[in-house]
Amino acid sequence: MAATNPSFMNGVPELLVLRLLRNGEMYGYQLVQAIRDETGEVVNLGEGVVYPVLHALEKAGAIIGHRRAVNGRSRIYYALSPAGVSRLTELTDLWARVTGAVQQVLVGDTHAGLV
Amino acid sequence: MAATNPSFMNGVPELLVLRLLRNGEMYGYQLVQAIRDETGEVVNLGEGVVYPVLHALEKAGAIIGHRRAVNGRSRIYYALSPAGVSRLTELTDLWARVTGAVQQVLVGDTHAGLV
DNA sequence: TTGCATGCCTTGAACCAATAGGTATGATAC
DNA sequence: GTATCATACCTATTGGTTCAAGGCATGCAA
Repeated sequence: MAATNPSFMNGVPELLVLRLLRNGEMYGYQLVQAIRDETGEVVNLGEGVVYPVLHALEKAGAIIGHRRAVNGRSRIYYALSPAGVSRLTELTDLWARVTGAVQQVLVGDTHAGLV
Repeated sequence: MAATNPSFMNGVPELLVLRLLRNGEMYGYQLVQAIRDETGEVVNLGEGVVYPVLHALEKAGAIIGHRRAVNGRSRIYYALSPAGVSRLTELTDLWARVTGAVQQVLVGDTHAGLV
C-alpha cells in the first residue's frame, strides 16, 4: 500500500525508460519529469528509482551514456543501443501478454482460447 | 528476472484471486489451476504464491474461509466479504489506471490528458 | 547570502513473487 | 500390497525491485 505510486509497478520503470529513449537521448532528471508528465501523474517515479535503472541498463549494454555540459551544467545523456532496442521489443511484448491475460480474467471470458 | 513468470506481476496475484472469487467460492488448489487456465498459461502461479495471498486476504477480512469435506477430501473454500468486494473494486481501478498510463507512453501520445 | 530549481548519486528498509521444500489422503497401476 | 500420481494443504527462505530519505554540487533569483 504505497502512498505515492499504486502497486502493479514491477518492471514498469525499465519499460518506460527504454520506450522514452527510443524517441531520442535524454538524461535522468528529464526522464523523471517525462514519466510524470506523460502518464498524467499516474506514475511518479523518484530519482532514486530512475538512476539505478539507468545504471543497470547501461551495465547491461542496453543504453549508452555520454556526459555533456549544457549551460554550465553537467548532464549524462543516454541513448538506446541495438541491444536496448531488442530489450524494449521484448518487454513491450511481455507487457502486452501479461496485461492481456489479466484483462481476460477481469472481463470474465471463461474460455481457454488458443493463442 | 524471474524464470517462470514474466515481470509485471506486482499485485497481480491478489487481483486475480479476488476477481475469481467474485464468481463464487473456490479453494486454493482450484484457484491455482483456474489462474493458469483462464490466462492461457501466461500467468502460472505456484501454490507457494496463492496460499500466502489467501491467508493475507483472510487476515485482512477480505475473504472468509470455510473448511468442508468433499469426497473424503478436506478443502477450504473461500468467499468474498463485502470488504473484499471493495478491495477488488479498488484494485481493478488501480490496474486500469496504471496500465492505461503505461499504454499512453507506449503508444507515444504526447499529451497530458485530463482524467 | 539565502533560497530554490536543476542535476547527479547512494543507502536502507520494505514488500512481494518465486523457489523449494514438507505433510497427508485417495485413486490408479504394477 | 505397494509404489506412484494427483489432490490438497502449508511454511521458510531467497531474491529482486520499488521507495523514501538522504547527500553533494551548480546556477540563478530575491
